[in-house]
Amino acid sequence: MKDYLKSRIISALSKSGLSAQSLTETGIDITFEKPKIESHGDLSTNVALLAAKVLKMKPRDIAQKVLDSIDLDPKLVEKAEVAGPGFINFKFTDGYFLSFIERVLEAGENFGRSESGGRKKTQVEFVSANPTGPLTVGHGRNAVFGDTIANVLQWTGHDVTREYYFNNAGRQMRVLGDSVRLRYKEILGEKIDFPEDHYQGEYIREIAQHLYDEHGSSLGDASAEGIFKERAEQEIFEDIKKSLGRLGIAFDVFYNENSLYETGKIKEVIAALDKAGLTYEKDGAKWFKATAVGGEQDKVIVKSTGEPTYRLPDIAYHIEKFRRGFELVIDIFGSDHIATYPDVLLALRSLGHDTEKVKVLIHQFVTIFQNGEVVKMSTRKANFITLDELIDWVGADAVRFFFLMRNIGTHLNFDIDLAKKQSEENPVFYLQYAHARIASILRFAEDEGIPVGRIRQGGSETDFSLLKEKEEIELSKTLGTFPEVVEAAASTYEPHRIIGYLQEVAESFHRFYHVQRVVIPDRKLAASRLAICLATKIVLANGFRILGISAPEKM
RNA sequence: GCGCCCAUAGCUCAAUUGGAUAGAGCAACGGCCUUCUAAGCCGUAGGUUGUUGGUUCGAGUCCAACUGGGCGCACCA
Repeated sequence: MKDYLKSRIISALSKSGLSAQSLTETGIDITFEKPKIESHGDLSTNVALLAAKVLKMKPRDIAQKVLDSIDLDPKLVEKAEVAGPGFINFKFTDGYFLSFIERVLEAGENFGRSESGGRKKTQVEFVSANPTGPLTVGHGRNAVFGDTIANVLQWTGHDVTREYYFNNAGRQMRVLGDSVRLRYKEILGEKIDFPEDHYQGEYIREIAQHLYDEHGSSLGDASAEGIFKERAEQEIFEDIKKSLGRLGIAFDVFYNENSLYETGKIKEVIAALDKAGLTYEKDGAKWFKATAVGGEQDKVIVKSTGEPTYRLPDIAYHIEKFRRGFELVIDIFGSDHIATYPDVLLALRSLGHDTEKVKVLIHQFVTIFQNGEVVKMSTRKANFITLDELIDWVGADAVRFFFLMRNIGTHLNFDIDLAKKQSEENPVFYLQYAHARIASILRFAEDEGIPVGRIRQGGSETDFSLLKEKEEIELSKTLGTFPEVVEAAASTYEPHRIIGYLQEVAESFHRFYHVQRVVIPDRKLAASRLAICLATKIVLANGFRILGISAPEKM
């Protein structure tokens, strides 16, 4: 519709002697938006306001000239008028809106999909927590957001790879192995002064216990780096995958940082940076000369111990992402890592890589409230709430929904008590209820002998011209914008837009339901209304699929 | 001290990427079930968008400064 109006306006501009070309030359594009106020029509363009300067005319005069010579199909556009400071408002016909119903039914579970992504090879890297403990609530926000971004990009025609980057070497993992070793010794009856900087969680004891159950006391002399670390990594990773699985999240690739060493990629990066003259030695460490390429301060890339800092593998990993052919690379992490990526991007750029391909999405923290108090969390200490616990309390659907409800730029307050207590009043139920309600209507209609299946196939039982009530038009109108919403969610990386939209759909449906009865003696009208129900159910279900929440047939 | 993020109704958040009269949900109050699911619908009330300037036809949105909060500023990730 926007394309149609745009072409009509362009030809009206040239017909009326106003140069459409001079507009495009000055970068003025004809765009449309949906006015907030109903009386302003269905689509509005501000082109006359933008053109006023270039054409040296009053906006309203330009708008009027356009309308004087515009040629519009009366089957689609009911009214076009100049309004306010010079907006051109278009009001569409009911028939146009009702045509959305057929379009939704035709596309079915693919309604909302597009190919605007052009099969762009896209990688979404998220979670990427090292296997040192169970996933926490903070990881949960990352995981759910990342998975949903991946969904949205798939819906807009991107070729998406979900990737989890992890490190099973290094200091953290050594400490993990030693933590298990010490707990194991405790089980053997030794008195252990458990170090404060070790992992305090109960899960460490459990892993030690498993080792004891299988090996008895035979591991007393084993090293922390050996079986203890390996067993810990294996068990923890299994748990992590299980937790993610409960939220419907599965990765295509688990990328081990260690492989970057094994294949010499780390050395290649050092060599490349050396060659570019961007490194120097100081205090026994190797530094990246970030200040030479616009950075704030130089950074250590190889410690005096000979171990690289996280930056080096991160750089190497991103070079690998490019090498593997990803045209869009999305990195998702929490705000505590906010300082880490500028250096990495800087190094990539100075090595000649196109960092425009990299999109870094940073989410703010999740603050957990319990018993009216903020729960301060730390993976090392045992006082964190795990993602699993959260899922146990409020269910996977609510977890996903709550994490997606808000823009990632805002802090997320998650009140555990409230979430537990009010689990039945969660906003997610409002949406799911609409879906279940439709399912129930369909069952009832079926019992009454209405051919639901044939209507879904677009059979001739319906006559949409019978749909004249404002609730029917309103609902059809809302359904038709789903593809645009998915598109917007993808281009802004803001999946919460889909939630807002689905709320509108549900609201619009509930209103329709209350005013218009579906299953009525007039079979033609009943079938037509049923078609709206079917289309609504499809849109809701498709939206739920993107968000990763279930679409219940019954509640 | 420096960098990034944030500030909108009593609370939690939206606001179509700069549009016309800033919207929802909770909480409060008043209505609606002999009819396809009341986990629902309708109505009432609630605001100087942290402050001050600037940019322009037009600012919650962009710029600057300030105030208040979060996260960083490692030879941890």
